[in-house]
Amino acid sequence: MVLLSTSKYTKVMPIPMQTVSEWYTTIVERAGLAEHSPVRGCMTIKPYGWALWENIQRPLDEAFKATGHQNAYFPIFIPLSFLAREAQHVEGFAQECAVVTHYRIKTDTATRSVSPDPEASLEEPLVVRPTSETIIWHSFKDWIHSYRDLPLLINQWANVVRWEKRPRLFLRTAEFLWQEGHTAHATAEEALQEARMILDLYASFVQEYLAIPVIKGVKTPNERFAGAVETFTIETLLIDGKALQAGTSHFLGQNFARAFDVKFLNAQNELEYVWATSWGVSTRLIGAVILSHGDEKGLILPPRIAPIQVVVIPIWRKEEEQAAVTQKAREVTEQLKAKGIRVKLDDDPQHRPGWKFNEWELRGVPLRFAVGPRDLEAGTVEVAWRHSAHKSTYPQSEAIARIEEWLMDIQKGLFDRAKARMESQIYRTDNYTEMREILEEKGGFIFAHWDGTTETELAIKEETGATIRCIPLEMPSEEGRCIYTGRPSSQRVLFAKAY
RNA sequence: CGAGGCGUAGCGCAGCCCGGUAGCGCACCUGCUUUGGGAGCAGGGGGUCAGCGGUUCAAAUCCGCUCGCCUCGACCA
Repeated sequence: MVLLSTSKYTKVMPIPMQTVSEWYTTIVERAGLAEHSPVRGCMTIKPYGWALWENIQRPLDEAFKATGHQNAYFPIFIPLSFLAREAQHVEGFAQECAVVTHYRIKTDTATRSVSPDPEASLEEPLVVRPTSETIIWHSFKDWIHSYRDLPLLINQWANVVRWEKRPRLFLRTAEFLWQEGHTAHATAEEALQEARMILDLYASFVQEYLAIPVIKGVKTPNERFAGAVETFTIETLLIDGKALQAGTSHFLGQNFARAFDVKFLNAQNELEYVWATSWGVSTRLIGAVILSHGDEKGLILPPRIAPIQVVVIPIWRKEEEQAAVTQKAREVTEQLKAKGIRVKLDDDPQHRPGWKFNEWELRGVPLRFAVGPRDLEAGTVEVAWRHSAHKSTYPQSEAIARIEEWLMDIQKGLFDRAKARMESQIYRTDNYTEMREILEEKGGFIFAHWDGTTETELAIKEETGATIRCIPLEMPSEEGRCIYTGRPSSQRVLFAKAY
């Protein structure tokens, strides 16, 4: 269908459905975002990928602080017994925890082998955090005494480990980076409001910065975070028709407060358990960007998070042209820089312009300025748009003057395109056979009635592979009959096969 | 954990069926010509053929075991 490149130097690489995973792995590696590490399930994030992550972190971090949150840091190791404090929580993570059992290794110089020293086993094994609720609530017990200590609004940027059986770069890795917010409140209403506020914040961020449309919703009890009373989610659909949870926000009720005995004195001098939330987004967002905007030529990055927004490429034929062209390219680069644009001048003599064009397109740079002898004469630059493949020549002054406008248009264009694509992949149906056919053939969201039971949810999952991604928050309720059992239903939910 | 596939130069691969001097493309080094969509020619460097064991005069190739990776399932905020 769509081809990565027809050049004789690159393999022809079809995208859709069956081969998306191959396309995805190729793009991640060739664009220099990340690579597989010697440790199964873990990845090495390369400089370009890290720059992208930094551009995601920065605005999020600012938004958290602007809404009153403070950053802190808690240990990576959690005593095994802490996890056991909250029954549902431990059950949810038991299958995927890495455990540290020794504090020393033994070396054998003869065989040049090393192994854990059997005489140095830890009295209490330590779990490498799969999430930090337990160790954070251990601290919260000491931090919270009165209603004057509330609300307590904490965030941490950290790595976590979940021993995934089937890892994918960025989308599901054994170790990943994220932020996790943990808050404590005096009332249920306030905690719930916090969870909803963060959900809105996530949705705005993902839509406005990553240009990815999302649907806000509530998870079913079956899909809920282990230990939560209510889990809110933002869900999106990727180019292959599979759903991806892009962020979650949990209302934890008093579950962790009870488990860790965190009480406060209210204004009436009465002792009460606090109310809590937790919420997070991860490096998975990078996977979402790749699989929302990418095409046959590679990555396409939204300008607001692109490590390089404009690449400037000098072009010359004869040696005597080189100096003049390069100088002009430098001037253009400086003018863009002066306007706060993230710009790269690629004057590497190792590669010819054509090679550079392909390379920077593969890496998703939104705009390319080319400056050659013709432009030198005319005082122009050639501007090329990555996402639309449009190419035009403008007077240099106009190109510089319009750069912000162009980048904003690209940002909006990417969002509109992704939104139109997602909407075209939402199928509203009341017919189970049709639902199965759609899921089988095209993927996408199935917007259908559900009787509200876990039993039905699991049966549908068993038969179709699709799960309920969420009960949308911003859709009107509507009476109907469950697509599977025919029992009464008061709202449609979104089914999909998910990452 | 189940089913398939793959481990040969930094990367991508051929060679294996049918045993006999380890090859190709890209990348790298040197030189010249080139440079507006992945440059051309000439010369050159680079290998524990995943590991261990077996068969054989001889093993990348045949046999056995082990390890690793990928894809698809099962499982999984």
